[in-house]
Amino acid sequence: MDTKELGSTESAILNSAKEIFERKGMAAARMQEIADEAGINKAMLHYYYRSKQLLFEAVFKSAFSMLAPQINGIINAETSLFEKIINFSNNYVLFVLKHPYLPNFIIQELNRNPDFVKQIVAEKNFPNISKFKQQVDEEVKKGVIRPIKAEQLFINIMSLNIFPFIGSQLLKGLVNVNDEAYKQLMEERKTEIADFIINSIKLK
Amino acid sequence: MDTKELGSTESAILNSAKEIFERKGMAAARMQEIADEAGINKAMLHYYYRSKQLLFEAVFKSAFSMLAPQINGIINAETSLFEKIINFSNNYVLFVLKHPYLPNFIIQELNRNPDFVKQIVAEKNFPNISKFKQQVDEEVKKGVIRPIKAEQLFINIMSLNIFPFIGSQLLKGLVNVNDEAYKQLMEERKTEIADFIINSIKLK
DNA sequence: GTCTATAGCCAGATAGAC
DNA sequence: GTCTATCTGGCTATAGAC
Repeated sequence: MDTKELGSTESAILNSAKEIFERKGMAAARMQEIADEAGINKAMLHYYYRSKQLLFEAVFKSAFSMLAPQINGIINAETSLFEKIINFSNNYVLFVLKHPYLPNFIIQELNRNPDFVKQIVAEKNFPNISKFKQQVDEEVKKGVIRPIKAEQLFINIMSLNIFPFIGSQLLKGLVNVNDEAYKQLMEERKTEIADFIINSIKLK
Repeated sequence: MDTKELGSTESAILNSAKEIFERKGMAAARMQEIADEAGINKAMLHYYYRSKQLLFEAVFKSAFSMLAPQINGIINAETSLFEKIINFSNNYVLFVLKHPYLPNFIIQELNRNPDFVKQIVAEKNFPNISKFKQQVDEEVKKGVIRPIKAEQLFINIMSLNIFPFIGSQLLKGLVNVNDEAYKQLMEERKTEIADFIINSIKLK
């Protein structure tokens, strides 16, 4: 856990804050609800984090630090391109089952505050696709995959993995399935996504 | 325009409300800001729409009624499967350039209030993929495309089209490009997406 | 460190003049 | 229909006892 250095009250606050902020977003989250969830008094939130804004920032950084390794996994691993695609698609589904609201939270708050991106990009451990790009370009040159821009392939991989969770309510309505059937579709995607991508780019 | 039956004040309110709600979401939107944007007094918002909640619902329904035809276009057109994919991917980019915040707004508010979905699915004109599904199944049987579940293909199409706009801030950071270069990537996707999908499913 | 009580502000909603 | 002024409630934040 990334909260292991904090006292029990402080980590209870951070955990509750994560839950509420990720589910409701900064604007709709209530300090009172976070306090209730943590089973402590509202004043304690201010004692440890001074303000809602600072608590939010702590939560955001913590959330981003959980997502970043997932993305770095695909980009910087010492594996073949196809293996990266297979592993990422397989692992991402498992990750989201554990943290269902996390990716949406990050995307929302980045959209609401684009300047955030610049701060975060500058930080250590921010994922960078340059290595992935190099690998894609090589595979194209070798004739293993058809010509495609690494940026577009990367965007496709992210889209196919992330969107089905973020847009789950919309997609459930459109595909007209209940929660259980939708969950089953997501389960299938652990392999479906990689198949779909590799079928598209692999030269026979 | 879907506001053509409204008086000029009422339509000014609805247009401003759309802009503010879509950009900030229900929780962060301010009635005062909507009034300012419309160039009228805050009291008028309540005169015409009674409450923030009712104004929000009017905006949401209006927004959804703009998105639904875009989706119906791919599903119910009398064209071949490949043509549907090509047209949708091409048109969707143009649609989002006109309404940049709309898809994200709909997805967010559906997530915050899942019961909304049930109400909306029940309404007239709610897109339904049964025809698309039938078409996919036929093409699989005829050997035009490889075996794939229509639901998964549909989710893939939606993901590849919608996510790059919703996740634009995150993707800009990860791909490490500025606004101008990212816009260029989106421009390329008008054809890139359909190529990517058709390459994946078409049997040679 | 943890609580209760409350200050202070801000936003949604309404009253009432015109 | 449109405005100004104001009420009311809720939320962040702090003061102060323990």
